[in-house]
Amino acid sequence: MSGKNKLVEEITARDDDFAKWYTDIVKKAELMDYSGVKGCMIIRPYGFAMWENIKEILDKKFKDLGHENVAMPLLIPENLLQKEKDHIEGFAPEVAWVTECGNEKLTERLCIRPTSETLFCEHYSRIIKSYRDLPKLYNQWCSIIRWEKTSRPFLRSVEIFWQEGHTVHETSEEAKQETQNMLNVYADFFENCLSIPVILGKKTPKEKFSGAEDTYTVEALMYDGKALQSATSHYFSDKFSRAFDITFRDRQNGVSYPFATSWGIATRVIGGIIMVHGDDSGLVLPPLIAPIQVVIIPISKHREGVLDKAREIFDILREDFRVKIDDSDQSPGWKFSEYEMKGVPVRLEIGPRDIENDQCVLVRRDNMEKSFVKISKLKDLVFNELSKIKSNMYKNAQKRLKSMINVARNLDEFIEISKKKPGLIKAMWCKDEVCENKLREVAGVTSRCIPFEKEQEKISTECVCCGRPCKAMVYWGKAY
RNA sequence: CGAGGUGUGGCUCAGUUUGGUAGAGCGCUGCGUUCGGGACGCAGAGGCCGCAAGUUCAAGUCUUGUCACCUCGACCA
Repeated sequence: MSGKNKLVEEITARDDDFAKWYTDIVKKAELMDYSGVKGCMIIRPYGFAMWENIKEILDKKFKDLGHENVAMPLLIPENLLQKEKDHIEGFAPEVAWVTECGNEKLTERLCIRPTSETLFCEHYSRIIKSYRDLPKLYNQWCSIIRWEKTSRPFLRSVEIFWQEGHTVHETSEEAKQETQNMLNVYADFFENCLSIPVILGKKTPKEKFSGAEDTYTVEALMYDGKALQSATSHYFSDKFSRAFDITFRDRQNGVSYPFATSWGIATRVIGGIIMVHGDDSGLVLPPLIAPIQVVIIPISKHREGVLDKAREIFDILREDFRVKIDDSDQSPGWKFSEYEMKGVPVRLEIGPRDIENDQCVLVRRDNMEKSFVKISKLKDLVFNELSKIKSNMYKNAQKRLKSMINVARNLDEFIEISKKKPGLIKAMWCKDEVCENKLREVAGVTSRCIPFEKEQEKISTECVCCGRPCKAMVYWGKAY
């Protein structure tokens, strides 16, 4: 039996059972492990390295735009959480409470943060006094707890590692602009760094964040046709300011409430990367966040000169790329499969035959194409290949996204498509929540987002559900 | 929280129907031979069978309870 078959035996084929394929990969690629607490996972070094690369890129972007990092407490006193009514209503069912320490009961129970709006707001209420103190642009990288009943690695867990930005502004225009800017930061990150095409838009009132005036979303489509809400940006108007009594002396010497936003992205994106790009051989990682961008595999490493040459190549590349040389005793074939499983974008093979010709073999993970490259030109070539891989991954994902967007003009069509075709459905909507609920009942889909003005299309003049005059085109779909 | 499924060395599982000495493959350790798609030989280590009660001379196997994980729903990001 060939080695290839052996590998395939260990991983479920993507088209046979997508869910199983996914869990096989996250474990086999050593991204995570289960822990002793239900819903809490261990993010292993290879998975965490991906998150660190994501963090590094985004953190720099946030700071370039004037944001500062802070650390807020893990615990929130109950009275604080209660201050904004919609907010607590939305989160109450899934917050965890600390009620005692040692053997003593606490006089006020403390919640483990499910998100930190309340903490930021209380702090802001104490440090903001004048329009000169605005804007405040804070962010924190942390983990939160939301007691979900079910969990899936990276996609849904009880403890969530994420980043939450919280900003306060003098005017509503400025806050709205911040909400848009940060949504665009995420969108740009998905498309240019992760090679994941996205759909942007506003959430319906039913789907928006508890306590938000408006929620904007970055939606990505997975290989199986389900959508993944991948990042969000919220505009709060002055709702939280009023609830937390954040006031400032304005330019007219009056007292005003400022306008707030929050925005976040979680380790969930790692799940998205897997489900958008992965294949039957394992992960396919976007070069910018791949923990290892280039792996060097010596062939016949016991032969004179091979390891030296491999190390020479390593030295050529180490300054510009995340590169690893695998000189372990495993067979070359084993290593090929291993690094394919781990999604390493570029593999270099160097053996006796190559050394004679001052070349090595370069294999791309995205399309498995092999080529011979001159060692003298290696640095530029690798740079080139990584950039080609990035754009090719994007191109493929975009092609698939486009092929999985369907249009429905009436309810029969809508139901038919939802049953037969995976992916998103574009359809008109009257903006009545009744129709949203009905579409969920009859077709099993939820509204993903209302795309922005320039993406709006007039598919028909009536709501796909009730037939009344429609107000907007909406993307509908099944979601993770 | 509903419906279904699975818990046996690190991993994948057989053994449970019909109770009778704990098994296989892979992985791991050591030595040697190999090395261009998951190599091979020899020698080894490793499990009170998820947990707890019960039935029995005897329980991985039967009974009851319990916990965890997976899949699909409901809920959420």
